[in-house]
Amino acid sequence: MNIKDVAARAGLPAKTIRYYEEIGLIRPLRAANGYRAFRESDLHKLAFLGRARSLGFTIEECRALMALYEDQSRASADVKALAQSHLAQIAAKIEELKAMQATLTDLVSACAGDHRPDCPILAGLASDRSSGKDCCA
Amino acid sequence: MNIKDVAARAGLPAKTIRYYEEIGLIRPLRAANGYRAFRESDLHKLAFLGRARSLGFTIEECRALMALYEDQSRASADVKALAQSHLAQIAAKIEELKAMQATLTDLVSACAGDHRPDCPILAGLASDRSSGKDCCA
DNA sequence: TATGAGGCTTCCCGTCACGGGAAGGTCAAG
DNA sequence: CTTGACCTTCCCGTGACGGGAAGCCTCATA
Repeated sequence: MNIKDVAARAGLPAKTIRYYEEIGLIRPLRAANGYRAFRESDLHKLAFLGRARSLGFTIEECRALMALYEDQSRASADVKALAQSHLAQIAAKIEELKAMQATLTDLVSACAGDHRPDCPILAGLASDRSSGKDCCA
Repeated sequence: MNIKDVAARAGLPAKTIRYYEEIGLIRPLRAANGYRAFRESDLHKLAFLGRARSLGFTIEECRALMALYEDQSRASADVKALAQSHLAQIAAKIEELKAMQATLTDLVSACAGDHRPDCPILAGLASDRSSGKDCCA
């Protein structure tokens, strides 16, 4: 299988696949002409990586997940710990965004949004009322 | 005022302040010895920028906000539009994260997390059941 | 006056996960 | 034989800075 086929089947751009090889996440064979020759197992790994990435795991977390996946003697507790740590980060990010959302929604709702220059949004940004750095970790 | 003082007062790292000058967000004066000489107005702008950044506005959005802030003939509608567009992006990001959170929570709750190698999390990542790229925009 | 500690400056590389695009080799069809 | 679609490597760019080196400047103290 050449790269375009795996790309289509794994749902990943060819560039991404080359990058994953470069950083050692996959090790496809090489044909005589220098083309990458992907096995089914490579495709499988790429699909695994694509799904892990789409769940927000970083590349290094994906590397750890792959290692666990290939380690027949792994403990599921290790996987669960990794996933839970990632879940905590997702939750933290959501909270951060919600705080921004709340502050900004307040400012926006106070703004007439007409042709006049008076704007509570700019005033809020300029004078630090209930906005600003205390809202975010 | 030297850079360390503004940094402390604006709540921004000195590196960030130099960066903001480099990209033209602020234009502090220079003393005879080459040091940056910040006015109160520079400090004010930096505080404005810090608050806008903490609300998740990108640098370019901050640049636009600053321009509006300094434009006495602005229409508040322009500011409101910018803020609302940003709010929409925040909301989208939150939804994306929530989708990840839901999928991953399912997988985690299905995992025993003991010393055995059986792990629904890895199985889910490997076989695309209710996870994967269809969950996210 | 020397010296040492702490400012300040510029400059350059590293981050993270790729994307864009150039220059050039390869393959299958007409 | 040519054309066009592949494939390869290589290098630069992203966003918003952080780290650290090399080299001035300044002030206080011995």
